[in-house]
Amino acid sequence: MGRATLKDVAEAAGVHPSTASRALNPATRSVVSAKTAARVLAAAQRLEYQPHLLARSLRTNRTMTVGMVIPDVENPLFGPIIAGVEERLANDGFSLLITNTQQPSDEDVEAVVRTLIDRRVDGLIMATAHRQDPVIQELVDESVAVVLVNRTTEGIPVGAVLGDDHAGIGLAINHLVELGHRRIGHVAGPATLSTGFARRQSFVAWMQGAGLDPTAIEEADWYQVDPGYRAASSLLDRNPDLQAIVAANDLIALGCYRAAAERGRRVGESISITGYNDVPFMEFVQPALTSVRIPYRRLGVEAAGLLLSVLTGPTEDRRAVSLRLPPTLAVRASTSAPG
Amino acid sequence: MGRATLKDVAEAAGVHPSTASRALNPATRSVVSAKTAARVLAAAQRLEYQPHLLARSLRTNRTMTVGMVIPDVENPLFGPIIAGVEERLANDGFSLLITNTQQPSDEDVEAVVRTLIDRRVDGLIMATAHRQDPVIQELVDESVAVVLVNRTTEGIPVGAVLGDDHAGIGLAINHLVELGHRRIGHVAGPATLSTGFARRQSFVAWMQGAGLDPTAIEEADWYQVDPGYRAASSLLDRNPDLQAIVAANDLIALGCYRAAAERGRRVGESISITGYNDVPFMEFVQPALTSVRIPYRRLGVEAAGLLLSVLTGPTEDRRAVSLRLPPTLAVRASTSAPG
DNA sequence: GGTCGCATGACAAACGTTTGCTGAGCCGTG
DNA sequence: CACGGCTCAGCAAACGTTTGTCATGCGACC
Repeated sequence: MGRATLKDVAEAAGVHPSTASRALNPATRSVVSAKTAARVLAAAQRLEYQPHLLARSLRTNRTMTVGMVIPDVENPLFGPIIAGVEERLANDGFSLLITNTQQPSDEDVEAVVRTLIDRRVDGLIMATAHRQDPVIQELVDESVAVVLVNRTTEGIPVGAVLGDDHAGIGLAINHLVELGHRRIGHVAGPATLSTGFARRQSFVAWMQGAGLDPTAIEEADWYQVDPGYRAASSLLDRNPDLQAIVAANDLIALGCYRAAAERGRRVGESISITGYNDVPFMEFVQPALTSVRIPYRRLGVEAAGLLLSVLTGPTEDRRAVSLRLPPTLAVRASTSAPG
Repeated sequence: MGRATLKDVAEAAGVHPSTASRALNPATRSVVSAKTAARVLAAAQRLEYQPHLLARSLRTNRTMTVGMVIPDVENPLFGPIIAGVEERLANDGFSLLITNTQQPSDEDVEAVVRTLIDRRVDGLIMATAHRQDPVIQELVDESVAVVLVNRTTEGIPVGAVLGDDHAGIGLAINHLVELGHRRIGHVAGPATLSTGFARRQSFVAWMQGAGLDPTAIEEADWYQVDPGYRAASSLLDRNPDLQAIVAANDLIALGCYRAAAERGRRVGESISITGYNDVPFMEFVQPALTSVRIPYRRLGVEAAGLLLSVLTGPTEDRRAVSLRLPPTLAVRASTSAPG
């Protein structure tokens, strides 16, 4: 293992450790003669020298590590995001410290953020944002480098990389309208999350834009099947003549399936349903779910890139840049022209 | 933030830094008088002292960090495992450094392992094991603390926490036999992975134990839908009278669905199919998939626990303990009594 | 009352880097 | 020939801890 130390290399090359350090660092190599540099490099190679990153970090105050906070690793959504972040970071020599928090309360998030900061991460990528989020406010106040991903928060100048919810809902509604639907409802996600809130607002906007009645809305209190089922049930009971439902995410859509089935509506035939996110396996559910697909991996890549630009870029160019990536629509069997 | 240093605390309490250090560390606190200890603790609290973990690690040679190597974060399998590992580690004050490797070759794994070791992780949890795995061999040779999870390797004394594949396949076969099936086939996973290999062996063993012909086997070269589809196709073509298929994992099972449908067999009616892993959404596919459920979260918890016991336990009690956790069977609509 | 021992806390070294400063040597120029 | 400047490399401090060793002072025992 990396047992050889810088001092060893220096001795082997017959120079002072500081000289070895400069020779090894490409940025400072020019200050050392080509001959000694070569000698040091050779020695380092021969001894299989690996710098002690902790010692370096202690000295330089940079750990080349970023922390990521995930609200729920088990949600398949985050796999691709993590993969994207990881890939982009690795590319710049950074590592990723991931922490999960089941059903995170603000205190939980606060706690894991503390452990990350204690570990001296250079920056933070947060996937846990709420529309009102004191933890993120605090981070920004303490001016730690932070970028949000997938969800955002309100009234705080902070970078974020998101899916374009407005465009996404537009895709779903336009698709349904083109199929000939007019009476379209919405099962919204939690209004405390930027995604739930934005998708709902966009639903209303697009419906009005199409000259349709946007009032058939019910909110699921969580992005899960059961809450989706309950919300869809009351939505359908209040609006029995609904031709289609735009669900705020795929799990909610599956809840809609059940509610529809219970009421004798055949999904994809006598009622159309769209999902959101297009998580894996949605092509295998019955009927296959038409869903708005978000480029999650790219979300991760861009979020990492944004953070890196803050970290390595010119100081205080920390404008709160936000990126919205365009979704696409995966059309499947759950949507069809109205009978 | 944690700007106060130990020296600051010491000064505030009117003692030497070393005394402050001992007072702050519960293990050494006894060596300091109760009065000074109290004074130091108060000062620390007042200054919001947070120890500099890097400095500590540099001195103590322990980072309280473990690294985890995942072959593919996007596979929903690993979510629960990661969550379990994280939970158990956090419980002991450890953090988790996760690295992903898309379709890992040995070199890729080697590379990410290097970055983890460079970051001085105290131990490693590997989910990437192959039956023949030079990387793991190397780690063991260099006596770094490592525990395998989900998959294992052969001929290397190393701890591992696995699902009990033999029991799992037994559950599937017994279920099918009890339903009345006799002509049962197997679509195996890659023989280079311990899971693929073990499940196949267990299939043969259980079939023979039940007095049935165990020769209808085809191997999918990867745990994915398409390879599963191809293998199932040729399996069904070679054995048109098969009544049931035991698939080596859920994705392969979905491939079997397609192959069966193409041949006019209705899954859950004229042919029964079982999956393995019971990843999310298998209850929503059509027909809902009967699948062997593995306690993945517990796999993670136990793996972390095993590693921790190696790390904090008595030195050189590093017997290569292996744990096999018992699966259960989620019976759904894809299996039924033969026509 | 003297010596021993123990409890307490200070001192300093060490972990492995990076980096500002200093100084030696050399070459060229006036 | 002297001096200025430039290139190169060494010295030492610093990052914030932990911990072995040592000095001090006190009480207790004989």
